[in-house]
Amino acid sequence: MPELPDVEGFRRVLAEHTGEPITAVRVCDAGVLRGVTPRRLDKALRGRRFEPPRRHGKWLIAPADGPVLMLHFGMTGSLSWHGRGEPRHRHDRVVWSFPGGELRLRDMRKLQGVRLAADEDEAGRLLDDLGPDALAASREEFAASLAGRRGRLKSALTDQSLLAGLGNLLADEICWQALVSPLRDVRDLRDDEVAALYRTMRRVLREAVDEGRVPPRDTWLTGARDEPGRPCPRCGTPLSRRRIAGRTTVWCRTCQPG
DNA sequence: TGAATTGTTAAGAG
DNA sequence: CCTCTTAACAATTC
Repeated sequence: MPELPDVEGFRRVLAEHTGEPITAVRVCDAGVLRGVTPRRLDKALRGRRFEPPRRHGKWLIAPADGPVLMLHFGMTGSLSWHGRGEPRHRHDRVVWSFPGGELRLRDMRKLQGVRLAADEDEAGRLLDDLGPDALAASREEFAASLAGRRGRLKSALTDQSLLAGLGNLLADEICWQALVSPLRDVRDLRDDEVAALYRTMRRVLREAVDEGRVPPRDTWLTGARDEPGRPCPRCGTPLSRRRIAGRTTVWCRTCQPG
């Protein structure tokens, strides 16, 4: 699930448990650890408290009074709070224990995972290649990210080095709601189309963040994209689909010409 | 069995 | 240097 709205939800989960001391870090599956050992993760965090976490794109950044925990949820990760003794789920990979319960990183596919930066400088370097956060970007920053870019709109919107946070579902949803084809060459976009994309991105992100995911509503593309051949929720034209950069892109050839 | 899945990265082609 | 495509990672479902 994790695109920007999902990660924002995980950030809130963690934010509710800042200030409590971490009593232990248990690694159930080291396959999610990136550049850190179970022992070092536990040693670095045990006894410390998380400070208010922040998010940049799909990264969750959790300073802990020195070291900085960095989480990326890949395609199937989540972070959730559980009472002590709640039976473990088979995909719980790392558990942070607190006096009143525990945070669990659950992730079926283990495509990304957990990093530990020694300090804020190192954390910043890990995020160096990311563009501005999609929710924090101004209209000017958004336009600047697209300016000078060649290639398809879909590729640009999902390129984390241009704009951080949009994934496959969000990019298609934004293009569909903005009435712009994801196949369009970025260089050919008119100013009013770029403006429409920005406004639409803001609205879609706001609503998705409220729900903690891209909502699969009947009136949204996301509610119809799963089964091939479904009609466009807006005009009824059968939805088009095609693989771009290894990801399935869905759009309406009537609403989004070109 | 083959293909699909909301992410990222490397490698090779053009 | 830029952008495109594939494959790989891993687990699961249809």
